[in-house]
Amino acid sequence: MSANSRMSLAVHILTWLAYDRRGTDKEVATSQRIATSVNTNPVVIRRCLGQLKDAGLVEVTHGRNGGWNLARPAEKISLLNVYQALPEEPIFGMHASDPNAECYVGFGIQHTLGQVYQEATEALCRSLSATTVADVLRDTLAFHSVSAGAR
Amino acid sequence: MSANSRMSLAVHILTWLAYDRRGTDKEVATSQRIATSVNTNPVVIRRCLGQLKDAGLVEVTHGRNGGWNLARPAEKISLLNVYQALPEEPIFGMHASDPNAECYVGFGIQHTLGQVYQEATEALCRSLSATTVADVLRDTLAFHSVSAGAR
DNA sequence: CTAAAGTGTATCCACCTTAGTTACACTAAC
DNA sequence: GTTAGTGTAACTAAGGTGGATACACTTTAG
Repeated sequence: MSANSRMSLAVHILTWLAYDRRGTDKEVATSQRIATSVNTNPVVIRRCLGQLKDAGLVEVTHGRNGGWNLARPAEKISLLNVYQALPEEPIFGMHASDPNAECYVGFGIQHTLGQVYQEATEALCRSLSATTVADVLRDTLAFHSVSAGAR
Repeated sequence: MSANSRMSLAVHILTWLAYDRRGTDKEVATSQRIATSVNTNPVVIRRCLGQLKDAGLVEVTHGRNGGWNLARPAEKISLLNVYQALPEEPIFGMHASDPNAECYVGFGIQHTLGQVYQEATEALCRSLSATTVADVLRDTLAFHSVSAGAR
């Protein structure tokens, strides 16, 4: 149960939606159906989808025949969008207990670390922004073909 | 108690060592003294120092008057070295439960995600490699002066 | 109008990780 | 041989996580 699996969950859901919504007269995309692909509980899916909805990445319709859809084409949803849609959780956390402010190092180090961490996080974000949900879907389906061919 | 505060702890320790070891006829750098700056328990410090020692970033002497020292100048210890010295913990975890392999998306997505995550992590590492412990020490002490001056 | 099929959310549980702590064997200098 | 350190095992308390159940709310189908 690794800490930050939420990113994987969110990307999986969006990729699944992109795959499932390609046709028109399809079954409705419910949290139950998504849960089957992800192999988890529908509530877990809804919790995640709620965050993606707040970020404007997906849309929901309520009531009977209600369900989910991408708010815009998969080509226009980058993994950076997904990352930012999730509740902020710093890559590097600060000290569990605040350092001793009487110490020359302890006094200023959190400020310095904050700057370093911000730069590193920005580099990571730039990398994430280069990939879209459409890319993930394409590569995932391609991997499927390769594996099938290898058998 | 944020997840990955180990990086902050390790950098703090190395920075403290760099600061403390500048003179020659100083007091010995014990885990107890470091713990006072970090404001935690000496065992926590020793656990971390043990990993830094395994990575060749610090040296230890045992017995009476034993203690710690940087294994090489602070200018030659990058934050990437520190990051890699810590037990590997991926930035992004995979799904808590394996996806449904029967699903076209579920089958290949972990492979795709793995590639994306690796690229992003490499970008982060490149950023970390640009800063050294000596840089952190300099900026931290500078912050101290600025704050003092502002009072 | 009512039943059905969805979402939204609160609550609980089991599990895991973590920092912190105590205790103690081991090591080397004085 | 005493003293002052490290190395490490074991335990505790706290917090976060995914998962599960339950139920109120919403909308469509009939």
